[in-house]
Amino acid sequence: MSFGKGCHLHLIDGSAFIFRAYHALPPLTRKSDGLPIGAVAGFCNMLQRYIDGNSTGNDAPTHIAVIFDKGSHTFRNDLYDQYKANRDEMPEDLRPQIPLTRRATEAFNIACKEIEGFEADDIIATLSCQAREAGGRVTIVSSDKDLMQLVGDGVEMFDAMKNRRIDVEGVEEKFGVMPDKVVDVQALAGDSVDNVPGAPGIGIKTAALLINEYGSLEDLLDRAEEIKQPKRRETLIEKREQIELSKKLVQLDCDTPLDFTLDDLDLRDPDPDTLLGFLAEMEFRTLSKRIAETLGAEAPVIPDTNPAGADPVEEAPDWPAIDPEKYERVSDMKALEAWIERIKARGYVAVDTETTSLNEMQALLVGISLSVEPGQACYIPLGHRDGATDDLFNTDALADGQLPMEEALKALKPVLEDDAILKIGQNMKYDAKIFARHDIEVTPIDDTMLMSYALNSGIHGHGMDTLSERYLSHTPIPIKELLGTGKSAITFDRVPIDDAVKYAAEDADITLRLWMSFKPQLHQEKVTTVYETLERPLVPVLARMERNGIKVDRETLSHMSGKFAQKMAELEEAIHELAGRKFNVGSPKQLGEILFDEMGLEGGKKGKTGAYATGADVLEDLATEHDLPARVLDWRALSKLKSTYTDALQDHIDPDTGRVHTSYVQTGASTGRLASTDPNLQNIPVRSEEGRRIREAFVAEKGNRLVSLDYSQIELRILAHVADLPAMKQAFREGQDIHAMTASEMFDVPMDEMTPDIRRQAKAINFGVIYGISGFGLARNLRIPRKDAQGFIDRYFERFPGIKAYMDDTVGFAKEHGFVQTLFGRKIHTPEITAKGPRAGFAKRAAINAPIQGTAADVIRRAMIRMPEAIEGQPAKMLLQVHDELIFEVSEDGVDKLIDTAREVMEAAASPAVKIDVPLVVDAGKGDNWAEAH
DNA sequence: GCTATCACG
DNA sequence: GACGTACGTGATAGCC
Repeated sequence: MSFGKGCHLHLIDGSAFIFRAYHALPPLTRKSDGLPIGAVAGFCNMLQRYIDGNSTGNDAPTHIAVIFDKGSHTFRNDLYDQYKANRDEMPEDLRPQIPLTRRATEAFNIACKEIEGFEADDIIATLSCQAREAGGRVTIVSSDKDLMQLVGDGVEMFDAMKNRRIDVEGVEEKFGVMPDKVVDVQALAGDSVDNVPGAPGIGIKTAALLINEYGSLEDLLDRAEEIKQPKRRETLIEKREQIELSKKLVQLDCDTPLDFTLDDLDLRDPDPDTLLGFLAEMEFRTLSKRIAETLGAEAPVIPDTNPAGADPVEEAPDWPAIDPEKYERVSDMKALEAWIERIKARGYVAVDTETTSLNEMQALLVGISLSVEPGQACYIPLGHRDGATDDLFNTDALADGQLPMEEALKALKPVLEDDAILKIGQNMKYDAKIFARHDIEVTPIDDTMLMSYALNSGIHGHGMDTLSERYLSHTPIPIKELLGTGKSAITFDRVPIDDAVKYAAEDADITLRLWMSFKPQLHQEKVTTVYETLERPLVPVLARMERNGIKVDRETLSHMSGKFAQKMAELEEAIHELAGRKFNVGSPKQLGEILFDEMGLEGGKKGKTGAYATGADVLEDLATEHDLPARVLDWRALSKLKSTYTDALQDHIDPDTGRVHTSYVQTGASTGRLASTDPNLQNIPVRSEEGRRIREAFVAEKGNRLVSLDYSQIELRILAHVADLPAMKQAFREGQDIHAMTASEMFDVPMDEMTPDIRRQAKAINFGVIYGISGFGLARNLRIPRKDAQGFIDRYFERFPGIKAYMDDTVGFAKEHGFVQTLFGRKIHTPEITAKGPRAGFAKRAAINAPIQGTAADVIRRAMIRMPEAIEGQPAKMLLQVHDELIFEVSEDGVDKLIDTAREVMEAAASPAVKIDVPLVVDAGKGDNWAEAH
């Protein structure tokens, strides 16, 4: 087909595809000989998906090509020898895969183009220009900002990562100028990734401002004398040559000599033999099956060869496709016995439970799925109800064809409790709690969610859907398809059994595959110890704590709610009076309009959404002059306490136990901290007097006491250790007031002359350091001029020289490795560390904070894991964890002993794995309720 | 479903 | 004066 009007050329940036594929997949190898082929597999998958996803519709291609770079030396290197000089070497196992991706492209019968000495970007530019001149449209599949200069007049980009088209507006959003001026902005801003120098001190924002003002880079440079800001003016005059060179480097070449024409890029169907032949050669079983299906051809038979010499650990997964139609329904004892035999023979089994609720305390067991081999899974329906939910005849009868639950569980119990059989689950804590309610203690266990967390914390989430998409390239059946959403949603016991089999067994199948993929990776990534000592053993401990729950007194809460409501009503009336009219005090939007439009107060700032900011800091500033914002602050404080705590907490009291059972999310925080949900019991108020009284509602059973033990200054102690701060370590060893010591050191005030205000400032700085301090942040926190804050920080660095070194080293480590580590070896990945712009600052501070927060999290995890054995036999139960605090419920005559034991476990928790140069100190409290105990 | 706000360590 | 900024979370209410 001759290219012309009505044609649509898609140009895929091949290198971008390869790198994305490489980083998204585990290091797969070809089974027969160990050749690395992960990137090729991902590349083929992405290519196939792109073609499939775009075969119809307005944007369907008539012409398509994948464009690659060729040769490392281009005309840009002649212009500037440092161009792209700081690029990292290509990973060893990726290099041999590059030619294979060319072959893959050809096998798909897609034009595969590269020209020696030219970057893919230039070829793409040339083709785009030609296509545009011929009157056709172009879609460039890439997210590379260097290509944005090409957008316009029928040329658009498609960011496959974000699944988003980028048109002229998209470019303008990114660069602040029209596409034809993008090179001018880039020439000024430079690019550290490609090593384009640009104008020092000028970023995209300023560059766009200048170009928009002066029209073009050339005019700007010619009229640089007119610029008011002296520094900027000098830079532009002095660095003119460097800026002009930068423009040449970023300007794409539309005249690349091509040895082919647009007509050569026409869309062609693949030849089934060639394509399937290639896929068979690569030994892509799943992919060749899928493609064979779409081509209507027979899938090639791929021999399962693994000759001696090939490394068995590096095997490419040789798995059948995930096919929900093939799962088995277990309806009688004979079938169940057969599965039990298979499990015993195998030694491990993936298990998943289906229930009526996400709340494990209330959930009723509906069915169990099992898998022992990829592709082989079953579902045992146990509690499915007959028929759909019908307004008139809502039958509660059990559906036919199900084993009696008691009988099935009796048969499964020995397997689930067998020390010789590993039970594999995704979020096993949930299933373990369900089984625990049927008097089955599931052990030993492995958990794919926790493995993913140990391997990839900070990179992605760890839910089954995420993991399946990412590591198995498979989208599981969405639960919504079975249950529906919103008010009309049904519970799992109402799902037709045939549908349930597909969904439930698929989950077990996926879990098993993930386990097989993650298990060897733990070792390769050196996080086996983290998984084995900090993740896996915590599961039963948390399950126990959640089942214990804490007693909450409804009367206390309800009484407080009433009081709060009364005060809020009074405040509301006063606020309306002051405002001159009624409005919803709880609406930030309406409040902003009242304050800044109607009352005309100063300091109204609109955020990015166009609404006025009315946060506490803003209202506090206004409160010095006016009554209304002060009242609103009071109202908000009460509203928060009432809605989030005194009201909502009552709804969480379990009707059976009279207690509140939170859920801990072990993979919730990237640093290793736990998260508490439904309800969150880690943010019960304590800082304000009124709020603290809510803790009075958390009580001990009659004859018992609540005991709270918390680590004193654990993060600062860890900082003193990791940053090697002799003065601070000494102070901790001597049991000194650490903030006062810091203040004395910094402000040259003797300890006996310390004032609360100086100490307060030092305290803020100490915390700031843990958070990756910045002058801006400290200034805002202390409400002092930024310059003063910076002065404090400089002085702090001077007096505690280890700090600066720690911060720099940590950021350097993160940049080099892509992660930071706790003292116990937990990895926290920091993918954003290479980002440019404001995100770089975030990433740096997070990287500085993570080892400190994470080490503290590891320490308390170790204490919690050891606690059950340490307190065994004592009349005590561990109930809650609040990051550096553990709360127990203890029989009143066992309180002192429990405190002794628990303190000892907590203070010694780091050893013997890690020797911390500073003692860990634990404070204890006791009382009838949490307010007293804390 | 997103944003603003605010509770905790 | 490049950018926007303390780190890590979860729940609620308002609003589109």
